[in-house]
Amino acid sequence: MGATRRPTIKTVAARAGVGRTTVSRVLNGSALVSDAARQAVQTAIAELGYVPNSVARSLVTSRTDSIALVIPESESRLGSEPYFSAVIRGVSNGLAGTQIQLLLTLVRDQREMDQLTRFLTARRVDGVLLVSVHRDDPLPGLLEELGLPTVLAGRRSPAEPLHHVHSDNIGGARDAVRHLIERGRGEIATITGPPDMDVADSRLRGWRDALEEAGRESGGELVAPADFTEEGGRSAMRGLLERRPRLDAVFAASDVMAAGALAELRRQGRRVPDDVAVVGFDDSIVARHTDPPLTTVRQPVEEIGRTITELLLREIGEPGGARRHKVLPTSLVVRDSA
Amino acid sequence: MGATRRPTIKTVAARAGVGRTTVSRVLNGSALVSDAARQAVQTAIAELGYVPNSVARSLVTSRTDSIALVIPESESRLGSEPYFSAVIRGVSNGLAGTQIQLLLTLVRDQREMDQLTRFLTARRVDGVLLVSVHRDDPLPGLLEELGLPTVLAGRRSPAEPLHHVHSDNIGGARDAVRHLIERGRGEIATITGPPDMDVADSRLRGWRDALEEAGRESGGELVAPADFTEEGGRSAMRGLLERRPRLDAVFAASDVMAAGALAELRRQGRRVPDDVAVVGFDDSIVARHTDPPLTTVRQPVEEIGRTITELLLREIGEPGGARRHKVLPTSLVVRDSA
DNA sequence: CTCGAAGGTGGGAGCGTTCCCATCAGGTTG
DNA sequence: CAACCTGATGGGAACGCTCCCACCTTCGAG
Repeated sequence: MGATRRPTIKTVAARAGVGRTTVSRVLNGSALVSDAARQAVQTAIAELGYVPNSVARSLVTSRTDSIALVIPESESRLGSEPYFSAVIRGVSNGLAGTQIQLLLTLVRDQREMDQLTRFLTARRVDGVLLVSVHRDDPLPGLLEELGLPTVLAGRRSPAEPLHHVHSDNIGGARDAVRHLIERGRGEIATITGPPDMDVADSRLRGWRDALEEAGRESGGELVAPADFTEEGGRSAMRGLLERRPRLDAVFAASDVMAAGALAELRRQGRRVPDDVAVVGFDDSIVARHTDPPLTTVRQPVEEIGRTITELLLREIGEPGGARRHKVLPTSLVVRDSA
Repeated sequence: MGATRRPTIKTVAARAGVGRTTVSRVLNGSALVSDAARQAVQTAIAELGYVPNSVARSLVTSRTDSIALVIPESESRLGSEPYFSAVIRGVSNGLAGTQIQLLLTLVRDQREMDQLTRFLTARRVDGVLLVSVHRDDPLPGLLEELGLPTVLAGRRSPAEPLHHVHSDNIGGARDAVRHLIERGRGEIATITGPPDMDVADSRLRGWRDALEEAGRESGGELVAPADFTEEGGRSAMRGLLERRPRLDAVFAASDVMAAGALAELRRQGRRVPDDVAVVGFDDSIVARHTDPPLTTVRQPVEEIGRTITELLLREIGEPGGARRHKVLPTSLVVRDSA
């Protein structure tokens, strides 16, 4: 009747004619095993097709060999935002060559947040990667309190105390706006992301820096807040055109918003780049397909994913190190919209 | 010294003045507990902030409360393909309300495949979702052998024996081509996906069906195989134009390939849709942003993700049921390219 | 009043590991 | 030659839970 149970360490020990401990030592690469014993054990493992039960191992070591990637985002973004896919790919790359598994946790509402809290409190993972953090996100604080190794992609504020990695948002935005200035644009507006995110702040800051260093206007009328969505970009553009009908350039803090802006400009009969130049941010796949193709700031999203993973693995390996912090360079990709 | 350990079921039992078993019963919602005992236990749990150790639970129940989503894909696709993000979102939706965790496994090479095999053999998950299966994928067979609950998004062939869900690829393609015929197009070519994938087959089949029912040519010269990438679409288009310079319509089996085709058409000075009409498949984000916006077949990718998850949960709940199989409807989204 | 069923309860065993010790052989030292 | 180290080994205990089974009530039926 009963299917033959999977072999355990005991089965292997019996077959190899050694004790459990010796098998365990071989499994974990301990040096205190004679060659003869090691051989016998390895043969037995191969013959039995033995695979260690990692749950049992976890119970005693209290390591799980898994990390969580937490994406606390309203549904609308993952999917429309290629950003997350790229991060995931990078994380997966960073994990290649380890035995560590990736848990993906999308947090959409308070219920899921509570569930995640319990999950993390129970230490079901060895570490956490946090993406797209908002200024008053409760999660980083919780993780700090739990003492669970954590690395952020992005930061809550410039004073972020946790390990984190982000791209040079200020520099990237500055380059974009300098480019517009060099091309002779006079009135350069910006469409920003949600004000409770540091990315949005930083890109706005870069816009402002570039304008100020050139002695240009960088007043509030030229700033239209949106929310990183296409529809947001569209209506921000509409607002800008109402307030400042003579503007001739826009820096949007994301490609998706830039795409929305392009749509609105077309609807109002403004030619891009002839009448209005547009620059985006991200160099996501949409940038290559807009009409006209979008000039944008490339950020190495996949590399961000890889880097946060590397930092996390290091922190898990030897906890309590100094705060690690990396800024990855951006680069301007010039296409036809500016 | 030592930080206070996390409370265990014993701690809770002691505090509530009951036995371990009673606490376990409350935790698992057993009916055989008096109200008084249940109260006491719940109070103790709340006061101690007790969270059950699911590793210990797994060890004894040999359930893991997690499933794996396996994406066996060369790097190039995830990220450029919004398809996977949408599936992930759907899966995550399907899991909402359960305690089940999602493990994401990207399989890029043989080493990662071996690792996954060991992982699955060790039954570290309760079930597996498999996406983007190829005709001679070894994984489905392995899973069948292991008796691990499995649901496929897509199928290896029309005779797929495992549970699976896919969209109506044949019908969708047929609708697309019918649309082109109705619009008066005469020579309708197609760019197909990799020939070892049933999706590609089915969409080709739909193209052929529609042409045949209209008594049109559906010969091999009008078929250009590609690989679901933009570059593939581009060079397939180039080949088609060489062989059949007078073609006036193309059905591409994915939006990304359609985007490549559009680029090549533009490069060669052909106007879309005036000279050549183009229809894609997927209705992914790129479709809205191509120049001109792409007429395409919408498939409910997120719903596919949700549905495979639901089927998997059902199979995990009561294994060994009849083969479950669902076909989800597609719909034509008419934009400007056709 | 006795008996059995049924509800409520708790202790022991076991899940498959790792880790701490105790043990033991075989040398080396004074 | 006794005392001691050093490398190799294995058994017991523990990790925190669930499940089996035995027990102890209580209550209704005969």
